[in-house]
Amino acid sequence: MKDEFPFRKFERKWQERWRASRVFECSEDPDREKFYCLEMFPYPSGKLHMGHVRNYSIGDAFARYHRMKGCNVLHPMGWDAFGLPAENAAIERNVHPGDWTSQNIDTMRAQFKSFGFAIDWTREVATCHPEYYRWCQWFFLKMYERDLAYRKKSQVNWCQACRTVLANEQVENGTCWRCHQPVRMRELNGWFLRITHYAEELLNDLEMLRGSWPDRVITMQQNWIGRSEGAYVDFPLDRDTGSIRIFTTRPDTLYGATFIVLAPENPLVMKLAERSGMQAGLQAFIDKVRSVDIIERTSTGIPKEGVFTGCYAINPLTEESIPIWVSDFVLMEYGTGAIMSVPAHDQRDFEFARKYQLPIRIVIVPGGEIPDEDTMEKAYEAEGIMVNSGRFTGMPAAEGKRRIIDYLEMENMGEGAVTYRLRDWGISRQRYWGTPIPVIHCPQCGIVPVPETDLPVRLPVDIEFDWKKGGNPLADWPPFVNVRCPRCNKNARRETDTMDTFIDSSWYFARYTSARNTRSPVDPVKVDYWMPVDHYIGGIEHAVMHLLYARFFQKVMRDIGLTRVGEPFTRLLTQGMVCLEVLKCPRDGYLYPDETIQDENGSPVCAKCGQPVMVGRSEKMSKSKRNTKDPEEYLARYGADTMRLFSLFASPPERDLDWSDTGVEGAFRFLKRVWRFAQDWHEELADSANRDLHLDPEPDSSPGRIRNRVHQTVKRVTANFESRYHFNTSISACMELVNELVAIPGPHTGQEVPEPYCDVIIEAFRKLVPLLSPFAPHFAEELWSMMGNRSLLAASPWPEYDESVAFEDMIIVPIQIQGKVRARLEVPAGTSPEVLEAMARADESVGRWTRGKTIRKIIIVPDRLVNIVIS
RNA sequence: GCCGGAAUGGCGGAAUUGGCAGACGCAAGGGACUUAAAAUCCCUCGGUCCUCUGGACUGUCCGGGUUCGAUUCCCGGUUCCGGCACCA
Repeated sequence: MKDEFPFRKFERKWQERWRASRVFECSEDPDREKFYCLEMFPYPSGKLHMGHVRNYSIGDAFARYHRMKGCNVLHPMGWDAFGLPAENAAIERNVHPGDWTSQNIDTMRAQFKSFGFAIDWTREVATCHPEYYRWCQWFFLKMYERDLAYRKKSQVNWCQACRTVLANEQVENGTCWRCHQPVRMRELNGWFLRITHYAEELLNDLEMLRGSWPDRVITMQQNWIGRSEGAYVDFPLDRDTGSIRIFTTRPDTLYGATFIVLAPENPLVMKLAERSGMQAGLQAFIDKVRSVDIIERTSTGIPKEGVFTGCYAINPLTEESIPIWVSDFVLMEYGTGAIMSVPAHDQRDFEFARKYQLPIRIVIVPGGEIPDEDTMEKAYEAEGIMVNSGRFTGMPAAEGKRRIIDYLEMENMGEGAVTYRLRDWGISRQRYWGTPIPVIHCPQCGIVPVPETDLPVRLPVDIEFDWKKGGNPLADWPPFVNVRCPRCNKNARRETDTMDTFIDSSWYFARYTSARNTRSPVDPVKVDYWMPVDHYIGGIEHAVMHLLYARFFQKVMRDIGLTRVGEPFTRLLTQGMVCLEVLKCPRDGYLYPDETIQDENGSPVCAKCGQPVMVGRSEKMSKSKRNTKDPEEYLARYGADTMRLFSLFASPPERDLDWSDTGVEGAFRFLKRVWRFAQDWHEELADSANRDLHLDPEPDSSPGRIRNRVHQTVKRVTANFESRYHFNTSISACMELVNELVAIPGPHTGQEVPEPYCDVIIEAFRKLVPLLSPFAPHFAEELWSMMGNRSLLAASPWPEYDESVAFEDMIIVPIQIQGKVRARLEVPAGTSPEVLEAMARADESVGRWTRGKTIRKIIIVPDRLVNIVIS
C-alpha cells in the first residue's frame, strides 16, 4: 500500500527514539549559546484541552528551531499543582486532593508525551511536592527576615463560596475570579508580602521590556501599579489636638480646598463622632455603606452619599476652618483614606459640593478671567494660572505644585510623596491544598518563624476530614496545629493559613534550572547560566497577576543573592484563545454538537425539544458553554503532527484561533500530500543523504526556478522564527513550495524523472523536511530517516540558504498609469530606472493609455513599479 | 468615563519600509477517476457591468486629508474585543 500514511506507527516510534536518546535533556555548557524556552506550566485539571495544545505547540516550535540552530536549549515542564479545584473535587467525589492531583498529572504527562513535545522531563517539578514547596516556605522566611512579609488585620475580599480570601487581582467586577460569586468585605488577620517596596522598580523596569513584551501587557502593568505623584498634607483639627493627613496630586489647588472627606472605614470617623456627639448618625451611615455589596459600591455611576461629622479642620494655607465629611467615594485602601476636596477643580468633588451646598473656590484659571463660582457647571481640571492663592497667585500651576510642596515641607505641614495603586500582596488562604505558611503562634513569644532547618512544614496527607464541611481542615487537625514553640518550647499553635498558589508559580521558572537541588531553591551558577527565560509563552489572562508576581520574586531572589538576573522573561508571547461557535437552544441552553439533530431543511434543532438551535458567535472554548473539543479524539484520528500543524497554521499565535474540523482535515491533507509525493519519489530519495548533488541548473530553467523557490522558502521560514513568529505564514510558504514541486513531471504524474530535476528534488527535500520539523516533528523525522540520515533530525542543523540562489533574477514590474496597473514588464532584477522608463514608454499597451496625453511625470522604483502620471 | 487593540472575499487569514489587495488554507460550484462511495487529481471562485479565450469600473468598517500611489501615514467618526474604573 503505497498511499498508506502510518502516522500512528511512526509517531510512537520517534517519541520512543527521542526518549531513549535523551536528545532533549540538557546541561550547562558555557561554550554554547543557551536558549531557555518556556510555556506557562499547566494546572493539572484532568486532561489537556485545546488551549494547552496550542500553547505547547507554539513553544515547542521555538524550542526545536533553536536547538537545530545550535543553541543549548532548556525546555522544561511541570505542574502548578496546588489550588482550589483539587479541593472542590474532593468535596464533590470524596477523593483526596493529593490523589486527584497526582492522577491528573499522570494522565496529562502521558498526553504531553503523545504530542511529542521536545521536553527535558528530568527537570519536571510539581508545586505540591514537599521538595518544591519547602522552598516556597524558605522564600517566605527570607522575606519575613527582611520585613517583606508581615501580618496585619485588614479588610479583605472574601468569597463565601470558596470560603477564602482573594487578592485584589483575583476579584473581577466584584466577583470571584474562579467561581464568579459576589465577593464581600471582611476583616481578617493575614499575611502580606511587601510588593509595594518594589513598586518603583517594577514600574521602571517595564521600559527594558518595551519592544519584546506586548505593549498592552506593559500598559496593563503600568496601570495596575498606578504611580501618582503629589503630596501629603496635614490639616490640623479645629479646636482640638491632632490633624488629618491627606494625599493629593494637586497641591497647587490647596487654596481651593473647602472641605475634607474621610473614608467610612477611617478610624478617625468615630473619634470625631464622639467629639461632636454625632455617633448615632455616623454609625448608621457607616453601616449603610457596609451593607452595600462591593459591586455596587465600586461602580462609578451611582450618586455619592455623604454625612457631616460635626467637626472642622484648618486649611494650613488659608487658615480657614473647613468642615469634615464622610463619604463612600473615599477609599480607605488608597492614600491615607482621607482627601481634601477642591470642588472647583475636581469633577467628583464639584458634584459632591453642589449636592450638599458646600463652598466652591476657584484657584486655577486658564486665562485672566475668573468664572463665577455660583454658576459654573463643571470643575476646571486642566492646567492654568493660580489665583486666590496668597503668595502663589500668578504662578503657573506646574510651578505652584513644586513651590507649595517646598513650603509645606519647610513649615512642617506636609511633604512631597508618591503613592501607588498597587497594594501589598495578601497571600493567606483559608484552604488545605496549598503551601503551609511556616510560622508558629506562641502565647509567650508571639509570632515565631519555623527555623529553616525544620523545613519543609509538611502538609499532612493522612488528614481525616469531612470535605463537605468546607473551610480549612488544617485548623481542625490537632496533629498539625499543636506544636512546641521553637523558641521557648512551650505549647503553641501552628499557622493554618496556606499560601496563595501564585507564590508557587512566581519562581518555578528558576527552579527548572536546578530542579533537584536540595541545598537551596536554585543553584546560583546554573540559574545564572539559564536565566532569564528567552521566550515565555502563555495566555494574556496572566498579564497582570502572574507576570507581576514573578517579576517581584525575581527581584527578591536577586536581592537575597541567589541570582544576578533582575527580570525573569526577556520576551513574552501572549497567545490567543482557542474559540468555537456556541450552540444554544432557547429552552435547554448551551448544547454540544451531538445534542443537536438536523430537521427536514437541514437546519440544526435541539435533540431534546426539537426547537431550532441558535448558532452563536465564536467564543473561548469552555465546558460551561459546551463548545469544547477533546484533543484526544483528534489525536487518535489525525495524530499529533496534524493537530500541531493546524494549531499553528490557523492564525498567528497572538490572535484567537477558531477551531475548525475541516481546517484540521486540511492540515492532515497537506501532510499526506507531502508523504505521498515522497513515496512516489522513493527511488530517488531513499538513502540519498550522502549523495553528492550536481546543482547547477540554468537559473531561468524550470529546475532553476525550483531551486530558487527552495532557497527562498528556507529564508522566509528562518526569518519568521527570528522576528515575527507568524508560523501560519511559515507553513504557507512550505505549502507553496510543495505546490511547485508537485507541479513538475515525475513518478507521481506517471512520468520518468527528467534528469535535471532529480538532484534538485533531493535538495528540496533536504531543506523542506527540516523546515517542517518544528511544526510536524514525527513526520519530518520519519522522512529524514527514509532519506538515509542516521542521526536524529531533532539534533541536526537547521537548513541554510544561499542568498544568490534565493535571489530572484527576473522580476515582473507593473506599469501604472495614474496609479492603475495597465501593463507589466519582465526585466532582470536591478534594471536601471532609465531602462525601465524607456521600456515603459515603448510599451504598446502603455501607448494606448497615453496617446494624446502629456506625460507629466514618471515615478520609477527599481524592481518594484513604474507609475506614469499624465495630465 | 479613561487606556489599549482590532475591523480585509462565504470563512480563517496574507500583503518586510507607502508600491500588482486577497498568498496559503477552508467552504462552495463544476469536472476527471470509480459500478458506487471514500481517497485523489484538475478547473472556477470579492462585487458590478460589457461588445465575454478579453476588458471596464469598483472594492481592505465609514467620512475627510497627505501622496504620483494608502489595507499601510494623519484627522474625525462607527462597531467589536480587552484592561482599568470613585485611585484623590
